[in-house]
Parts: sequence; structure tokens; C-alpha cells
Amino acid sequence: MPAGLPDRPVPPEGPTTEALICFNLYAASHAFIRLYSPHLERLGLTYPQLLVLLLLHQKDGQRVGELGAALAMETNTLSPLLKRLADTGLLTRVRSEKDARSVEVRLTTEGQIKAAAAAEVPACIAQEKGMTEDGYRWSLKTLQALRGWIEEAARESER
Amino acid sequence: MPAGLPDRPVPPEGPTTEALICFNLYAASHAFIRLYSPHLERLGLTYPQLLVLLLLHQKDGQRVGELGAALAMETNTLSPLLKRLADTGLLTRVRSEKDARSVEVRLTTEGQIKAAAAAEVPACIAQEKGMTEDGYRWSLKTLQALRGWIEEAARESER
DNA sequence: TGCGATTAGATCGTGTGCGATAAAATTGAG
DNA sequence: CTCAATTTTATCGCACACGATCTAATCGCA
Repeated sequence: MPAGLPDRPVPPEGPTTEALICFNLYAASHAFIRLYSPHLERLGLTYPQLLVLLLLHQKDGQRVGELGAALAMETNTLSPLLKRLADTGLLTRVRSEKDARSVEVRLTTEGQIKAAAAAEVPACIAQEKGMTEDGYRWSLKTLQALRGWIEEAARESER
Repeated sequence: MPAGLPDRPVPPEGPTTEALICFNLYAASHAFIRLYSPHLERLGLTYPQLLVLLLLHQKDGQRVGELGAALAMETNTLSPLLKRLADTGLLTRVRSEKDARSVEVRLTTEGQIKAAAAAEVPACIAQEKGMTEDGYRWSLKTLQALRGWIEEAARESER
């Protein structure tokens, strides 16, 4: 399990972008989402919308804050996203009776169907592209360690 | 060096987002860029703009296509980005004399100063956050393998 | 019990990132 | 030499992602 900050400078003329962990994450993230795009197009969803449906498929009726925490997104990004999904009839947003500051998000019937189809997408990509268990586990482990490190670094900045 | 598709499905109710390599890349990428944001704000740059300046700092006078290849960006993203940087006086865009389809991108004097400052940002983050050589190398290795796999998967889709 | 502090979600403006499309220039087969 | 195919860059519209800011509701200390 690696530890430490990964964006390490190299030559005196400054780092090449390829040597930056941040850039490699950035490029890998966009490229991976592009692998999803045939499925996203088929479902009429964007990647962040697919993520929301996956979360609600797992556990319907979550609050906006819970979804935001799970996706590491602030509400300035999430609220408009949920509004668009509500506008297309896939989910509803209702103020909580227990705490009127909170909004509960639930899938509609159409949303449940779409969420079930969305839940199959990662498996479709797994099947189409071929995968090994080791590659999956190795990458996931490293990314989770990296995310842990980034969170730790962010917490240190707040002191 | 891991191989294989990393987004592997898990339980029958569909994958959790945390189990998806794609989501972990996505979340890590945004979180890492947020670590950069104090420096980005100080420079008056966005992250993609910083990347462009890093590339031109390394080698001025590149064509748009070269920059796009290095950043894994299409010209529909890159052209507006370069236009904005040109509008703020950091670079110029000139049609190549050798091939009028191509545009050469060069830093202005102000751009060179800003690019030199930009080149110091990754080192600043390295110093502020503490880093280990092993953590850096491990993460970079895994991300580069992942990017290689994604590119291979993308090529297969085009056949 | 009052009210300042805090929490939760929302809106606005700007810069990407991508699907779609277009214009201009170059290449090379016929 | 012609012209279809290809290449390069650009524009448009939409969905984020984030900094900034706002409104409404709840909490808990005095």
C-alpha cells in the first residue's frame, strides 16, 4: 500500500505532464468514461447521472447529502444534476418531514427500470473488454490508497 | 504490472460505486485537482490551462494537435481553451507556414513567466504535503498501466 | 426562550469535456 | 491534373465541476 504525495517533480525545466499523478488520474478518468459512452448513449445518461442511479439502485430514498458524500460532490454540482434527472422523470425529490432542510431522492418506476439497466453497464464493459481479477484488485487497491492519501492531504490543508 | 479490465461487477444488486475503477479514477482526479486549487487560484489558471503551460514550458511552439495528443484532448476542447489563454495574453496562435491547416502555439513573455511559475506548482504540492518516492512510483506505475489498458480497450472497440 | 452558529440545499457564472458539425488545406490514387 | 479522401482546427450546444453566494431550517449555548 503506497503512501506519500505522488506528484513528484523531475527535471529542472519542470515536470512533464506524464510524470504527474494528477495528470495521469485526469487523463485515465476521462478515457475510462469514454469507454462507457456507447452504453451511456444507449441509456440516455451521462456518467454522473449513471452514478446517481447506481447509488439509488443500491439504496433508494437517500438524502442529497448522502449522495453527495458517496460521490464526493458538493451540492452546487449535485442539485442541478438531480433536477435534470427529476425533469426527465427518473426520480423525485421531496423535502424530508423529519428535517425540512433535507431532500429525499427516490427513483420513479421508470427510474428503477433505468437504474437496473445502469447497474448492468459495468458488467457489460467487463465482459466486452476482458478482465483479470488481479488487474482489477491491483488497480482498485492503488486508487483507494491514493484517494485516502489525497483526503489526508486535504484535511491537513484545512488546519 | 496489472492487466485486464478493472471495472468488475460484484453483488447481484449491481456494483457499488466504490467498487468501480472508473468511479475511483473520477473521484481521485477531482479530489487531486482540488488540492491544486490554492496554487491555481494564485496563478489565475484552471487545471487544464496549467497543463498547457507546462507543455509549452517544456517545448514552446507546439502545434495544437501535438498539445492535444499530449493531453489526450480533442480539438473541440483544446481550441476554446487556447483561445481563452490567448485572450488573456499568455500565448499566441499562428497558422503554420508549412501547413496552413496547423496552428502553432507559442508563449508570450508574460506566458513564459506564468509557465515558469506553473512548473513549480507540482513541486510546491510535493513539499507541502510530504511525499515518498515509493508512493509516487507505485501510483504512477499503476496509473500508466491502467491508461495503457484503457487505450487498448478503446482500440478494440474501433475494429 | 432567544438568537447566533451551523447545516442542507439551491442558484449563478465560468471553464471545461464531449457529441455533432463545419470550413479549409493537404494528400495521393486514378 | 483532378478530385475524393483525409487531416487539422474550429464552432455550437449541453452537462458537469467549482467558486461564490443565497435562503431556509435546525441546533444548542447563554
